Amino acid sequence: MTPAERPVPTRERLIRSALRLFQSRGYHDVGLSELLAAADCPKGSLYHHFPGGKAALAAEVIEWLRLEMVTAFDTSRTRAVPARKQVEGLFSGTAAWVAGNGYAQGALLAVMAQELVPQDAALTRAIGQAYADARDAFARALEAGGADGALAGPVLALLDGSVAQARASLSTGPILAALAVALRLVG
Amino acid sequence: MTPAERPVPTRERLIRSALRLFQSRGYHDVGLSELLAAADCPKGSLYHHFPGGKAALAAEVIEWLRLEMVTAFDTSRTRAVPARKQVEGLFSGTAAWVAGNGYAQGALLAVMAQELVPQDAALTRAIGQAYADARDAFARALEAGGADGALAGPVLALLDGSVAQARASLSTGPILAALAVALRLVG
DNA sequence: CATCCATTAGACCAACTGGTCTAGAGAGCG
DNA sequence: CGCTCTCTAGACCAGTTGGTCTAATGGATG
Repeated sequence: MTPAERPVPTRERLIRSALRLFQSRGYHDVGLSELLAAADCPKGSLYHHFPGGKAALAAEVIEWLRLEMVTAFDTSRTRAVPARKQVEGLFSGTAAWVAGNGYAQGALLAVMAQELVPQDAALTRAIGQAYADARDAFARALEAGGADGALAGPVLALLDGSVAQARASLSTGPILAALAVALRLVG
Repeated sequence: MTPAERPVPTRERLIRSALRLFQSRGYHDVGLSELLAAADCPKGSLYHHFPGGKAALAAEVIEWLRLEMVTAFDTSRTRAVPARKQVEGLFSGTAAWVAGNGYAQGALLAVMAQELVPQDAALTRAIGQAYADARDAFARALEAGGADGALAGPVLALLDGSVAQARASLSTGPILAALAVALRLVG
């Protein structure tokens, strides 16, 4: 029963629910008790899988997200998706997601960067790496799609910034406005 | 002596130091004790000036910032500063500020939006209003400077997003890359 | 069956959180 | 002078925080 009901191992359950919670309210407002309740596991398990505690879990969450982003961009690249199509998918997908979660979840790296840099050196490094790898992967994908790779960083900044605006206004308007501008950029 | 040494009234001192602290690490990681120490005032004073406590202080901080942004954009508008010049000043000024504070302070509205929306209804409204007013003031300024006002929102998003990247990478590179792109947009 | 070890379970802790409340300091004025 | 009223001062509180530690559980292996 238990193995059937809970096929996802504890460690991964912790990472996944932590990702969702950190996307909702940032790092500091999410307490251990909440993290534990969301993953339905006791404190001992958390400290077994992540001896570094909450910060170590956050590092894994960032790494998880980094990999997800890089993988997604690499897929676009190998399939040589046209740049316009990539940008269109990225922004409208994000808009749908943000509206779908009731503006309760947003740009993880952006929040965590502003909460933790430069106080927490390890997480600062992790966030910086995630941003850099995502940008590079996106740049290669854009180039494969016929656009200037140098746009990758700014386009991702445009996305993150518009997500913040969207949450504040409880509307996807800012993300769609950003999409229009991003499309002009990639030509 | 005291009046000479401390010409800034308590209420304003609280707002100013809270602004700095919230810009550094967001809302939740800044405790009352820290806020009090930074403003050098006892708990009683905080609750005298802001009966609503920490959240009420944060609302005033947002209002303070809103007014500052609107005023700055209105000044650009009445002086009919060319749009390119406005964008140039906005981004390079921000880059200098972020580097100057050692990447310890950043985009307040962006962090607070992602920490507090939609849980805290009052602050959600305050943040949304600040974003909207700043965008509108900037739009009018851009138009007065010969550019499309519809760019205001996306350009501000580009700025916020690039600040997060800059902090994460401990470099102003992302802001300068965003500037180049923003200049292409305003033509 | 016995052993072992990865994992789970949660009691426990000091430190701190935001918030309340009473007391008093001190400026301004009659 | 004495009164008043704004503001300062900080003790105090219940609740929570992240973290540590010991004990037990249970599946795999000999």
